Amino acid sequence: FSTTRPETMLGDTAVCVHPSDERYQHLIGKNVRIPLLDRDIPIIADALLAKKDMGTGAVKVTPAHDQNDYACGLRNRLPMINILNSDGTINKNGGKYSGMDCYEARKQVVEDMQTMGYFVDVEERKIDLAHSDRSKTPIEPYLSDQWFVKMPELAQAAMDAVTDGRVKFFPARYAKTYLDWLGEKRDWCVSRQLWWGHRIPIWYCATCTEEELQQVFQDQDDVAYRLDAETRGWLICSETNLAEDALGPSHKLIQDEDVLDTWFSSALWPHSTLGWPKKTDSLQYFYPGNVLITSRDIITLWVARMVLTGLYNMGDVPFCHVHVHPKILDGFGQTMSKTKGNGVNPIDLIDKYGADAVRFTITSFAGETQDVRLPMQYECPHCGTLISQALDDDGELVKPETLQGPLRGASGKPRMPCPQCKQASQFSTPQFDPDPGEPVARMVSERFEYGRNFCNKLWNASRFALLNIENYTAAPINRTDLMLEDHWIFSRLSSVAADVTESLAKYQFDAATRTLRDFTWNEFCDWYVEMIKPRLRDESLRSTSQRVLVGVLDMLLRLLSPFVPYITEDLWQRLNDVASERGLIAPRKSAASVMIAPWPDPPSEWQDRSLEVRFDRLQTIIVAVRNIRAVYRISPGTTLKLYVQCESDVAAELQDVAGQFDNLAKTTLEAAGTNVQRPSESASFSLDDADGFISLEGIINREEELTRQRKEAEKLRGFIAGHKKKLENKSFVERAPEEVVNNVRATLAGLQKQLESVEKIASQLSKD
RNA sequence: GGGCGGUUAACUCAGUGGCUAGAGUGCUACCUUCACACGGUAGAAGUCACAGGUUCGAAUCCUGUACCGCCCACCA
Repeated sequence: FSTTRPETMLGDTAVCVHPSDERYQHLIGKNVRIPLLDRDIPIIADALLAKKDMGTGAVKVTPAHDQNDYACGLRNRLPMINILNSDGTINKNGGKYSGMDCYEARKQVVEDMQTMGYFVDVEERKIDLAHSDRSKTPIEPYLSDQWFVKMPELAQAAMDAVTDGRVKFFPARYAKTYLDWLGEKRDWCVSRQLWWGHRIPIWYCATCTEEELQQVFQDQDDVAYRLDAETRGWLICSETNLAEDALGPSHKLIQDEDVLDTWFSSALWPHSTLGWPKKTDSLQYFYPGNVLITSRDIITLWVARMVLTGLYNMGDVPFCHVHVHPKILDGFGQTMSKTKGNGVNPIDLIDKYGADAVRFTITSFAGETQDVRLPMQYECPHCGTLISQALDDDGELVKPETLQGPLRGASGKPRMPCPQCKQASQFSTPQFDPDPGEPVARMVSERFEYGRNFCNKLWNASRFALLNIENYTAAPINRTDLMLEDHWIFSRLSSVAADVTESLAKYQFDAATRTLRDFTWNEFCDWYVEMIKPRLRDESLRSTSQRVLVGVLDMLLRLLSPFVPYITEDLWQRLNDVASERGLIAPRKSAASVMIAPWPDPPSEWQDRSLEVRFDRLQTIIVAVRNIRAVYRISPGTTLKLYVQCESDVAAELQDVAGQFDNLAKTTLEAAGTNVQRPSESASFSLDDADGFISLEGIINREEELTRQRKEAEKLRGFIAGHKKKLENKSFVERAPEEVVNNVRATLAGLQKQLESVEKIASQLSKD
């Protein structure tokens, strides 16, 4: 036979062949002798272990040192000889090898076999070998006594809790991981041979008698005892010290030296931290919890076990929801870990970007599927240069101190060199704390600028609001005093609050974060705040506008509070100082802290689709005018003149908001209506229900404008062709839902109208 | 070997069968205008990994392939 662990021959108790292997059939039942020990062992047949086409087809069986061999040993009632001590040396069963390290013995066995003439050949072979994560040494299995928890009933109860919905996973697919794993119902090995942890609650007593134990423990349901099969006498399972106290000093009790699997202890966390087994008020109030938030690799190790111990000890699940979040990987897609040294120090990030900025950014990562890559850099404390992390040829992260060769400080702690300023500094690492007073290269990542910039924006927009509400007075808001932008922000606020609430209920933190960022920045700041500036400067319009602004900001702060708690709390206090009574529906005394303010639930009737469409048109026109200004490089100080050709209802709507053209695009709306003519020498833009002209007398570059219009026409023709093709497709018109077909028709009509305008404008332009 | 994800702009990610596929960062041009340059305005940038299929219609659903990540099992 062949083996990669020759020393295990010392513990062999059989040689195994396949029952149908013709080469060896005649040998089954005979014995062979292990030459190293002169021990005879049988040749057995076992179809599950031996494979005819592997090597010689004969395999040695070491039941005490290999899992497959162990199973084979059980099947064939083989003796099991443990040849190892717990420190990896050969024990007394190893004969003359006893006392040697197993790797030493491995060499010696090969040598001895050669001397005796039984050695055939050595052959290179690649095998997967399990290594200890901590010591990086190969794992040598050996037979030992361990404590197990019997799982079938416990596992079934925990499975039932998920299948009947008492515990729900978000995202739901992770229920499969949980159920598949518990479904195996493997007994749980709970003992560990470590020096720390909960001691196993088992005591041994060599001097006790059964009568004594019976008498002492007859009323104790939670104490069990039995005669130990080995030589340690009675074995008593009880709460800590209970047995010792009850039996008194006449007996010497020895506690089992093993400790519990760390996950066994952790599994008790939801109830034991609340005082269990005492029936405390906390336990009563907080158990079961609402939600457990964790990483997917913890589902089997911890989540499943918390559910099963909770059900066993408390008779109820420990939590109703399990939210599984994505993992944050390093910039190279590898899991962050302390040993790899590719982790992130959150304190560095908080120092640099702020606590709210870090929280907001991380929240934006928390989607349902995609793990997040987070490329990190070191920031040189001397010159601010950002030093990117890199991988070496083996794919290992380059250690910072080796960027240009090792640099060590007075304390012996490594430093890293800066490639820019060449100065060295200690750096942030989980391996050691930097020396006090030493400049430290922090770990930073530009991705957190997302959160930092947002916090800055929120702060400044709120500062603007606070500066403009100094003479605020509380009063109900009169709906008839509201302008288009007010109705619009009400409508948007209602949709946004509903969206955020829904996303949070599904634990879709990334979606909630995006919705709030987009609303705050692109709608509230970019449009709403800009649009109300003139009103805030106008004595007669100021008060209503202030009340709406205060009400909107109030609601926004409440929505943002879970995402950026520090900034919103600070702003909330400032808002309370100037406007303690506020509200979009009716003014009310506001909560003392945003943390306890009610979650916003604005009426859904505020949502007004047609109003939002009108607002979109206004935005589109303003962007088109700004675009013309940019294309013609007209300075921001120059006032432009806008003429809009459109139906009278559209014209009326535009006249209503005429002030905004001046406010947002430094443009006067000169005329709007059906009879508006294109002024000569003007740049223009087309919407589906309006054409706009900016008079550019003396400035216009006819060729450039003509090119611009032709490009626009070309784009429109492309879209039109696409839409036409769809409608010409008979099956599309017949089979697609009516609404979809109608939408395409409507869009096509609009595009065609736009194209007509563009073509007309182009022809007029060439005649100017 | 089994399972679960992923592959969309230079980077990091959204996109839950039907708008011209989006955002942030970065990039280009202009602007220090009385909340904000950690900013504003405008703009450029995509063979939606690949190959088939289903469908009137696919980034989206199905099958397969390649690569990446994780969990579990196995390993003379």
